[in-house]
Amino acid sequence: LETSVSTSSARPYHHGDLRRALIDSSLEIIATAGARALTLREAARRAGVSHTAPYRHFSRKEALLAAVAEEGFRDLTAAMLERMDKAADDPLRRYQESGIGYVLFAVGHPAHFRVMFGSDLADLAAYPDLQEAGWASYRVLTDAIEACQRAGLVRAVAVQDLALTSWSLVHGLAMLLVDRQLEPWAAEAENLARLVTATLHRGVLATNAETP
Amino acid sequence: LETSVSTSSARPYHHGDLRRALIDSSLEIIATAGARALTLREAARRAGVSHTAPYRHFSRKEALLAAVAEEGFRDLTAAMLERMDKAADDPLRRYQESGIGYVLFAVGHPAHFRVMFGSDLADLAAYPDLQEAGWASYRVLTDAIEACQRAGLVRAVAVQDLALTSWSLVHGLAMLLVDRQLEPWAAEAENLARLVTATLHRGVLATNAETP
DNA sequence: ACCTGAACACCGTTCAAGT
DNA sequence: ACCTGAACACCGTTCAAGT
Repeated sequence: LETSVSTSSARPYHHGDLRRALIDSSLEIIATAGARALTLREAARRAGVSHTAPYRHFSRKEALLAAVAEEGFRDLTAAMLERMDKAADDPLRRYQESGIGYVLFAVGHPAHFRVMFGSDLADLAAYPDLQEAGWASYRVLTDAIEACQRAGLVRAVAVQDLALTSWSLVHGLAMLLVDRQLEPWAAEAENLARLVTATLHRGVLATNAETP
Repeated sequence: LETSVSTSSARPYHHGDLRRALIDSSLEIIATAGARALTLREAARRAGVSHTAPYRHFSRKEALLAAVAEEGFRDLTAAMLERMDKAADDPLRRYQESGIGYVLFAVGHPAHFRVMFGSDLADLAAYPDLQEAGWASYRVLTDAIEACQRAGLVRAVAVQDLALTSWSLVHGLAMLLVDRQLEPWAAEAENLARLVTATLHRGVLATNAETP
């Protein structure tokens, strides 16, 4: 008699997918209250379950953070690709826009960006999906560089060397902005990203200055 | 009768400088157990005082983190300068070594480096000593660049532009290493730092590739 | 001034138990 | 399978109180 009520409207398993609901709650908490406010108990609260229910889907808090970070890398990849499309088929501009997209994603989602990198996972290898999502982002960059090399626009040295340098550059700028070390220029993120990438492309040495 | 004992050997104020003792405890915790293990109560425990005693010297945990970060920036400045001395008076090498010193400090003290940047201080301006210590590190870099410009070795554009680019580059590499995103090359920090700085100096564009 | 102990409102995690 | 409630060992912070 009473069970028929519960089967129709209110299900015991609230969302049909608690795992998904917890990730969504986490993103909501992160976006509104910051990474420090993301707590297993609060995520459970917002999903409408007891504070121990998350342990059915995440062995520990770290695992939830890994899932949130994984989603972040997928969003990052999409943001970079979207930005590159604005550059049509100019390889050098696509290369630069990938970096600008990286920085703009970071300042647009600072807390999420922090979780993607700062969440000191004991061993990243324990989360292969996260690792793969990170690699996918990195591949966007290496692909862009290789396209430039094929067009003869970028020096024909090892892609990994150029990619590591480019990644370090935009990651550093992103981190400095996210960590509020460049507070006065916080609103200038896009211009700063354009500046530093242009400087990397051109180089720093004076034109006629080779070692004596 | 009993008071004479306490005045001679065991003082009520344990270290004569609890503030200093708490910072030292914090550095010890950070170095051995990581930034997450740094807790006001644990720092107090190691300093041999009650868990509320720290509030006499630090209004909240954030203030202790700021003091620890400040010390970190002073150490960073020293590490950069020390490293630059190895390059004698070659301006370009001094410039490069400042960056290598930056990265090596980070990988040598990963948890401390994380506190220096990651400890999301609501407003950095509330900690002027910390801010000044950070600027001092930055000035080492700008000084090195200006020396190169005076010697005609580096392009005569705005120092701030070159400094921001250089800082982003080494900070990004440092962060990626500290956050274990470059795990396979963890032992290669110095070589990676040398590689990325050399790439920035030289630039990425192909020699004969100017826009059509 | 400097320090303490009790108290409050939180955590992450474990465990026996319910359906 | 999925979820709950009580419990444990922690936090940061506040407050009345002691010397």
